[in-house]
Amino acid sequence: MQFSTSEENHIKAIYHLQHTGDVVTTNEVAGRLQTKAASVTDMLKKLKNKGLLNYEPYQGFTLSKEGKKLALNIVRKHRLWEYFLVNHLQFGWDEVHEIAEELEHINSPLLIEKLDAFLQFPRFDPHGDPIPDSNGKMEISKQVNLTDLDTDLKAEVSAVGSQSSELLELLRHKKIAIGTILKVVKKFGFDNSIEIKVEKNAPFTISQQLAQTLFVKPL
Amino acid sequence: MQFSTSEENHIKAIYHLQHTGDVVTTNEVAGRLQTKAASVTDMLKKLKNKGLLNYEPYQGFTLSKEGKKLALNIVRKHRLWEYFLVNHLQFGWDEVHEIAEELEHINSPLLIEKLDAFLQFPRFDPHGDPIPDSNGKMEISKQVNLTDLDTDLKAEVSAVGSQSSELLELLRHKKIAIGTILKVVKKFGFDNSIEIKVEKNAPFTISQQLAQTLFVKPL
DNA sequence: AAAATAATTTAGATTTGTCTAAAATAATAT
DNA sequence: ATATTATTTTAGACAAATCTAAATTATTTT
Repeated sequence: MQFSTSEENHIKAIYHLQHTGDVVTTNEVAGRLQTKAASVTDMLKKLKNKGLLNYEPYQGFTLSKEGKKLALNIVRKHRLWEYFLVNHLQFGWDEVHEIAEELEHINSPLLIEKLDAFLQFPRFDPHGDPIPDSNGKMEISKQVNLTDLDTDLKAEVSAVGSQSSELLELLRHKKIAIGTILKVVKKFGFDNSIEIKVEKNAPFTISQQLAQTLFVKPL
Repeated sequence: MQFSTSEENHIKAIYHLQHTGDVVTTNEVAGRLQTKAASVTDMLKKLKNKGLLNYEPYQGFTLSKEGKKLALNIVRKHRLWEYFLVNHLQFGWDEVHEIAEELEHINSPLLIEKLDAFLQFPRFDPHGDPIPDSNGKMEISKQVNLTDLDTDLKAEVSAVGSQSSELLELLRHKKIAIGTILKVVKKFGFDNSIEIKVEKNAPFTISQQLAQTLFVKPL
């Protein structure tokens, strides 16, 4: 079955809202999509009819199995495109959301398969969020951007936001790789640089730009 | 100004129809877009109001300056995406049209600039059609695919449909490059291979796959 | 040049997605 | 437990994009 952009946006909003708090409410969706509660109700009825939603009036709602599958596919497309935009088109990771919001509605399973292969099956997008595979499966453990890691918390480097040769050279020089255990010693507000300590070595400082491309899993 | 997908599709159809025959008619557009003449008339009025069309009822119509600019931008996006799909995602050149029809409506000038740079500013798409630059300028001389070149007609190799290292290796080995003068000696229907003659050398045969990636300008 | 045919436009309807205002239901406070 | 407040749904309207059928204009034929 085929879905409109608006239907897809509602499904995606419900998916994200379901993650925090179990049952989703009309107002939550309206808030997220910058629309009115009445419009959401209209859409809920349609989505229920299409089998994407468990919905009884006034009772809140959740995605059905089919709805979840659709949501994961949209999320997959969104995150793959973000990965492409950042790692191949040289966008900053903070500039890609809007564009991915459009690209995620392009409807071609083959395109997404081939894009996934071209990108070499990345498992995390540039924000550190996991990318569902074609069956909707994805890594559970949420990684966080190094800039968001609390001070003194040990964490393991789990992904880098780009594959550029300049970045890889820098990481090699600093002896940072996937699997490296580190912690943040201090954050400097002036330039958002961060002092980190890798294993038992002496602490050193890295720039905001570098920290932003590193993702870690708190241990 | 922003335009709907439907508006853009009408503008693009009119652009293409204008190329053959000067003034465009309602029925032509309806035929091309698989819609009804009445629907086209409705759209014509809207496009005229937006300044994209020179249109008087019953008199046919043409694109205004603004309309032409918009059309060229859509064509540019379409062809850049086709180039990407064929040369980076390994699509066949005959599989990409539908997908590019969707991608061409993504609205982000920066995306297209960056895509263009990533592709290294290609001047022809995988079908041999010229790609307008950001000012709408493009090569005039239409190149043709080598598979479509008439026998015994001298032509100059003007573009290759892909930049893959395997292809470049093969071309180096066969001593074919941009600027090479050649002619088709014979076409073999069995496997669509083609016998060509490069300058004064002995003729040799190339596969259909290779011929399809080569574009030439008849001299 | 009048009649017949073809093309185009208009009028009015339909679908999708949205809205406002009012009604119905649920949650909260006293 | 009832009144008040908040949330959700319904009813009815609107804009965009399309359609069918009828009316209008242009073109072609004789």
